[in-house]
Amino acid sequence: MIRALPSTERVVAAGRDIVAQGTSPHVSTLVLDGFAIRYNLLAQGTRMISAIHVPGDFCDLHSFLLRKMDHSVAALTECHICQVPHEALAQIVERHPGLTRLLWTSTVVDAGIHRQWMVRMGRRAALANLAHFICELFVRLKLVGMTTGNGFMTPLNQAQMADATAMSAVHVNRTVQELRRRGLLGWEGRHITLPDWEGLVELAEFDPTYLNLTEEQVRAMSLG
Amino acid sequence: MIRALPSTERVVAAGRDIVAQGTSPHVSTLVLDGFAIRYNLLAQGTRMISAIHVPGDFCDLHSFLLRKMDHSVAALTECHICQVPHEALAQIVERHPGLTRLLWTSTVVDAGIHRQWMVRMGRRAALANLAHFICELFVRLKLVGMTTGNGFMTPLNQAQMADATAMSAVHVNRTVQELRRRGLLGWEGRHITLPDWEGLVELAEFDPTYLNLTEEQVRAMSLG
DNA sequence: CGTTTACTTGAATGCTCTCAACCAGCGTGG
DNA sequence: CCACGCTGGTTGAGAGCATTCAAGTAAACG
Repeated sequence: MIRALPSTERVVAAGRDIVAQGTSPHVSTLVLDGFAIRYNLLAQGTRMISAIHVPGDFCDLHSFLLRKMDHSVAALTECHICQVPHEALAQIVERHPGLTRLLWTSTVVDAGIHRQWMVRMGRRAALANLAHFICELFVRLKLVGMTTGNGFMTPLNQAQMADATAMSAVHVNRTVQELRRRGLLGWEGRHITLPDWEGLVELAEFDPTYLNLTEEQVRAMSLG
Repeated sequence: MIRALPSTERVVAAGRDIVAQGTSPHVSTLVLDGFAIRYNLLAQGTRMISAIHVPGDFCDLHSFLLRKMDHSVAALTECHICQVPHEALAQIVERHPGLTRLLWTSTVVDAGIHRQWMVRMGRRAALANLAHFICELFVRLKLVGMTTGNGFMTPLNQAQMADATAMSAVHVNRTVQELRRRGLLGWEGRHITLPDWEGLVELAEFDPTYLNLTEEQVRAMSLG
């Protein structure tokens, strides 16, 4: 379906912006390969990452409906993307209610993730905050087949994880060490392992409901 | 348009739940009068308010598309609501692309607000955090004609504002006092005034882009 | 009036931040 | 081959913002 859309593919180098804050794009971007983030910069130069996108995600579908971007989208790693004109999306809304619903749902799931990030950053201590972030990352990577056993290659370094958890880089580091010490996390180079999924889930109070998984997907997850 | 939908009206007392976490509603709720909040409870009993809804908002339109509620919706004040069956919404998607787009947009604006709340809670100090929250509240109330001059009746007390800003109630109180001391805020009883809108906006780094206002609405706001 | 709600205040604790180094691995270029 | 710079991770110390606990005030309410 989506493949049939008119679109142009391109490659974006790690660190480059895909969509800039303040603009009004006329295309929306699908991530084919690589990881994209959405972020805001503040006056003092601090950054807040408000979303991570894995392969298969539309990373700025909302730009189809909003007047102006209130944040930027960037390639976290090198990204292969595919840009779909907003006119094509408009035609989908006109003619394909089923597909429209699917696209709408994807933006609504994004919003659900935003809400859980709020809870995570606002009301959880650093340890549970980071643990929850890692739980989500693991599940979302597993959904797209990017995990191996209980491990995965992290697309974020500790400084980037700091911007996604609203912590300082130093504190992320110390929190990682604490998770390691508790036997909940391994982190060597870019490779993260979760030796005790149940323990991590419990510490994080992680409940994947907000990811809107199917029953089948939930079952696949419970293995860890 | 929306008025033509089949729907049932009802009144919900302040503090009562409208939708409970974990359920899968078959209706979505439009707030006709009063204020609704969305919130999550954590194990230790703390609460995070992830959204505020003013009259005219759909407060759980996303439940139309998601399998299960990952949070609850409650009446902050007494609410007059109107419940629309999901089948009716499904028919809109089938037959009314224009209206579908409108509804979709409203959920996407919600997501944009979520993002700004993340930035606000995650990367702003208490003073700017609270100031930003109050700026948004003022603008949204003004849009629905619930302000008078530079003031409004707040639907949230300080404890509730704490749950919406991820602060403690005590610290909200101290921050309110600091805003007062700086001449940026008046708060007597339920009545809040903003004597220096420009100053408050500057302190909060408040940029209403994320509220997706029309040019006209933006102009109306700049008066303060 | 007694009670409740909402707001206010003080003191002590502590989590997290900032600043400043330092280290290890890695790729590049002399 | 080694020196160099860069990235990413690690560590220590000190400061400070925000929290918790506890108590007190004041208006509102039945």
